[in-house]
Amino acid sequence: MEKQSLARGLETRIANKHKRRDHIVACAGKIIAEDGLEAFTIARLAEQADVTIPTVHNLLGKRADILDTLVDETMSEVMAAATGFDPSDTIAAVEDFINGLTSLLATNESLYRAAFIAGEWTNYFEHRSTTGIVAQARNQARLICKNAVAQGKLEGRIDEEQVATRLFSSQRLARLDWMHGYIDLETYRIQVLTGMLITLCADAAPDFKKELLVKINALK
Amino acid sequence: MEKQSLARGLETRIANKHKRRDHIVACAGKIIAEDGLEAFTIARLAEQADVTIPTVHNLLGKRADILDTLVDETMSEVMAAATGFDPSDTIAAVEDFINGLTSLLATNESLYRAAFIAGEWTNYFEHRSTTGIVAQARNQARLICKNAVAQGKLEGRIDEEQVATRLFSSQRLARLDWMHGYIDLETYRIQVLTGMLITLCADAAPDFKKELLVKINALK
DNA sequence: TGACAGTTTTTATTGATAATCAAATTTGTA
DNA sequence: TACAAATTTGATTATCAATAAAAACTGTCA
Repeated sequence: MEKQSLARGLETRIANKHKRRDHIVACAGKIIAEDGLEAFTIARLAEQADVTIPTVHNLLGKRADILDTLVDETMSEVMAAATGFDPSDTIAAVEDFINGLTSLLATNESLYRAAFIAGEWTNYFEHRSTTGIVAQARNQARLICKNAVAQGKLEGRIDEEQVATRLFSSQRLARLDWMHGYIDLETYRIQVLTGMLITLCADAAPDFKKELLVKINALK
Repeated sequence: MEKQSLARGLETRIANKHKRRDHIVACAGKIIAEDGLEAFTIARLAEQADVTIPTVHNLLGKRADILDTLVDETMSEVMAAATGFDPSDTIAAVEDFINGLTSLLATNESLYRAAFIAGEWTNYFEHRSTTGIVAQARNQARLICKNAVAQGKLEGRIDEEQVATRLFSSQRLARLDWMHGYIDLETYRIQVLTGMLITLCADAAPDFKKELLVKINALK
């Protein structure tokens, strides 16, 4: 179907518009990463992106919308990076999960930190939500538990759902510490791993527990 | 020793000043508790406290200082409420800790929520990480672990410090969820308790583990 | 290439907000 | 009641988000 160019040059315009928009979003991430959410003012963003304040609003809406955009875009990447492991090998699954995640974060640590900070601010991670990154992470934790129970690695003396929740929590808490700058990315990785492995210990069958303990004590 | 009233009426003035100051701080807590941190503007605070804006600043400094004051005062209460348990009876210690805490929070839930929200905002829990409430909570967790190891309740196959960290974390994460309004106070209590007991399970000797499992499964 | 239709940017402005200063007021005492 | 000092306040400044309407620009087609 040939474009009749009803609206002359509309397609090119839209493409350009997206480019400018993306540039501004990238600048937003840069500012927050460098100087925190407090420093993220529309005036500063406009200056950094080399446009005027109304342009920022025209392309991206209000301040909160800009943060939403930044968070949304970044979190889809994060979500993609934290999938694809094989849940049947429990320990490997946990390791692959956190390694995949930290590898991505390492590619642009300050941008991802910025996005997480903004996400906390906009309540993006409100954990009751049934879609998005939180639900995905929870489901992954559940899947790992279910597999482990089925294989007799976990004894099932503690409710599977409870164990999954703690698994999920390990990741969440360490991420907050990294986000706040209390710990670096490698420490984050170790803490998540340690937290998850210790959680699994709580309900592990003897043989599996031995395996876990070896891993845990190797991490120190 | 008689006051010579070198500065005429100074003592009375200072006492009154404190009263007015306290009144304004109380109003600040009320506003945040009722309508959140966003609603907490100096203008609104001045109106609520029935003084003018400069008076607020004169008595309490800038906006951030007011939040600091509110958080400081509230956290000393919280700190006091979360002490005084006997660390030698591990399960009872954990229960007493969280029960003491939630009892206090229940007396004025929205005020305490406000203070925690403000505390997160001002980074209170980062700045006081080596003194104050965070350090206290960590030390209490350590103490409980140390006692449990000494009594053979924990086997010591996992580093004591690691277990203490997870114990502390359980409390922290659930508190964030309560603070955000995702869960109510009773759920918070249950989650902290569950989290701590599961953590202990990870390194528990068989007999102690049985005890823990009974408690955990009774909590659902 | 030049005109133009529609989009985009910008100048100018509004309304909130935090914060401060100097002047006026109030306070507690003798 | 008068006074000295502390306190409060009216007036003002600066910063920030957000918007409307005018000006400038962009990409296409004749």
